[in-house]
Amino acid sequence: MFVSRSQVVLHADVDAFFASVEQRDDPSLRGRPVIVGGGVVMAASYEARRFGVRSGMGGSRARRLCPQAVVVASRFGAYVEASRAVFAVFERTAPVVEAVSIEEAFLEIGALARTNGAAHAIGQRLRDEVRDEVGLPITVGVGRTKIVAKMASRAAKPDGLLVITPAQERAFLHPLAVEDLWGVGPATAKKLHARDLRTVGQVAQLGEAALKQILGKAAGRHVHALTNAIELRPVQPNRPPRSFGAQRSLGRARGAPLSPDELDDALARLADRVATRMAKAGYAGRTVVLRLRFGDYSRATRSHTLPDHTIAPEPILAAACALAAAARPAIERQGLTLVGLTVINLVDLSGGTQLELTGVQPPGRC
DNA sequence: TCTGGGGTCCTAGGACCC
DNA sequence: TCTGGGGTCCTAGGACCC
Repeated sequence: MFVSRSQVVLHADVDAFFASVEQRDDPSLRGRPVIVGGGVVMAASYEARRFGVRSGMGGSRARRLCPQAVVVASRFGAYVEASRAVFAVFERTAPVVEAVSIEEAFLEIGALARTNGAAHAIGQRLRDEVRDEVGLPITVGVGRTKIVAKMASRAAKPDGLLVITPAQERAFLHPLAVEDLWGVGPATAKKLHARDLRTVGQVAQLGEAALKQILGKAAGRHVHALTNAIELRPVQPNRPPRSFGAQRSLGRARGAPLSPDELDDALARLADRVATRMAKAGYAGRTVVLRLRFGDYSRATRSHTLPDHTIAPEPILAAACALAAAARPAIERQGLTLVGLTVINLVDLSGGTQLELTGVQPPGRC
């Protein structure tokens, strides 16, 4: 039974979001394996996942695994619109909603769900409303903390509902493999495996101090909290963005090396995209980060902090060009496969912040 | 798993200041 | 001239998420 006045968390996650929107909008796709995105799989319907297709996978590999799949181009506008409709349901279901991504959120329902039955009913109603009003399948997990709710929805996918009561927490979490935990990736799993720690239960036995020894201060604290279902960051409304970025992959590593002109061209487009999105959202930024990925998949970042915040593409581009020029030897040596531009150190312009925005220079290139 | 595009948070060293 | 401890900013890299 959930205790009154305590947090109760609902995690809601649209199933195979992009693919489900495509199936909703084109009835001929329903019940069939659908892959969104040709070059790289951006989403795969559950019918396609049955053949081993996963998002992030190369398109050729995906088509080999599932030749009968229908491959459709992504329609980002449609996904944004669907997301708005889904979040409208979230917002009227719970007083506090924390978005995790375009298709997924935590909802704090502690004030409404004092009993297991009430928690279950809220989850079911949310599922029904999203299906009826938006036409999309959604899975809901409910628990005392975010990690429990998240793992519950994962276990209930697709199109399911699972409530884990506090009394069930241990039995639910402890048998899981540690790498299946949300927040434990390959690097952390490797360190734990090296000490023969394989399940959540085994890691939960360890004290926080021992975990900090193994993983470092923050990661140790984090994993200790995850495995013991301790809430470090309760559900909270979303905070302002911390960065705006854009990137472009440049195709095959061993293809013709990128000419300085082509790189300049790519940077100009990226600077423009980032500046436009920042301006639209009402933010100015001060630190420009250039991201590079080389032919051997090694990566590098170079950053430069401008004297003032800016919202214009020109100073962003100028900084990026200078950073790229300095990185030129490495680029020529190793070949470039990806270039990205991220602007951090943001200030919110809508909050009445008065800025002297710098950088009105002739537009264009490096 | 041979890698798309968008993010968040943490760490650690050096510069610089008091 | 040598020196301590503490704080903030900047830069670079790493881990993780959808």
